[in-house]
Amino acid sequence: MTRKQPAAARQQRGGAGGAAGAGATRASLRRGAWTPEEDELLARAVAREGEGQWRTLPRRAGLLRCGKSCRLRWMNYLRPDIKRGPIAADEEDLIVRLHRLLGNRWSLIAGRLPGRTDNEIKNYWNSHLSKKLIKRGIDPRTHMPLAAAAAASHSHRDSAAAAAPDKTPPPPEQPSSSSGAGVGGNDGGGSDFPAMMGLGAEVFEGLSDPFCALDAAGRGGFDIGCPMVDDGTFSSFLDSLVSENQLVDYFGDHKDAGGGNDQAGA
DNA sequence: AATGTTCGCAACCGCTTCCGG
DNA sequence: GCCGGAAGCGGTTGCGAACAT
Repeated sequence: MTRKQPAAARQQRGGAGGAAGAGATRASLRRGAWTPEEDELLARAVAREGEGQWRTLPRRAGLLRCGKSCRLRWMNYLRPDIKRGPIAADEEDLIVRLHRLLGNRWSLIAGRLPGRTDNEIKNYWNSHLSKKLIKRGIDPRTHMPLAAAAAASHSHRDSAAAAAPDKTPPPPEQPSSSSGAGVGGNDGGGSDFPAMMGLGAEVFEGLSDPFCALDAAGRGGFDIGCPMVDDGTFSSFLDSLVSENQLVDYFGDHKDAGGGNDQAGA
């Protein structure tokens, strides 16, 4: 963390010219790094009026930012309950467990980690945990052993190739089509659940239909005609899962490796 | 010491979902 | 039931710091 300079010191990202296009309104909006003054204005506005109404909030706050940018800044940086500092070993374990269950549903995962933001977890996953899993021979997308994952991918390719020898289809285990894709997008149920692929049925013991349960925590529902599970149920479900001692497969030794949090050094 | 490369993270972008009219 | 605006989400980008050569 010492590497990071204060946000305010960061240079403007998109650059003045970046806002090209659109109308004058858009062009006049500031982009890039937030200054302490802007942070202050935003924090005061949210304290005064509460969260929400992001579209109009910047104007009322006297900010030349789009509402989206304000929301993001508040959610990821200014919120008072945000926990600073390195991800602890237990948090790391939890992230891996939840990712195994939920895939790249960062907001859902973040919801189980008080004080952590989806952006933070996403970044941490991409820069630390995925590499860590790979180093341990585990495919971070499917949570399967890399060899098995490769084999599965290969066999998929083979069969696909048989059908269409000219083309190399995208790896089926890649979850993210793009954006919030698939979560509620009832079309992508299977491919959107990389976690499920490597997920043993034992994980869902006690749940009549894990797909329904999982998705209830998300947004929509899989179009497989199952009743929704309320958030409380899902919550307890996750609690029970994350308390299991399943992570030996992943970080069985890292906890012993002193402090466990190698991200400090990473 | 200078230069190149890698890493970490804040912010942006595009898409989907939700919700009210 | 349809439509449009707002909010939310996940992927990607770009910058600066740290590290390696």
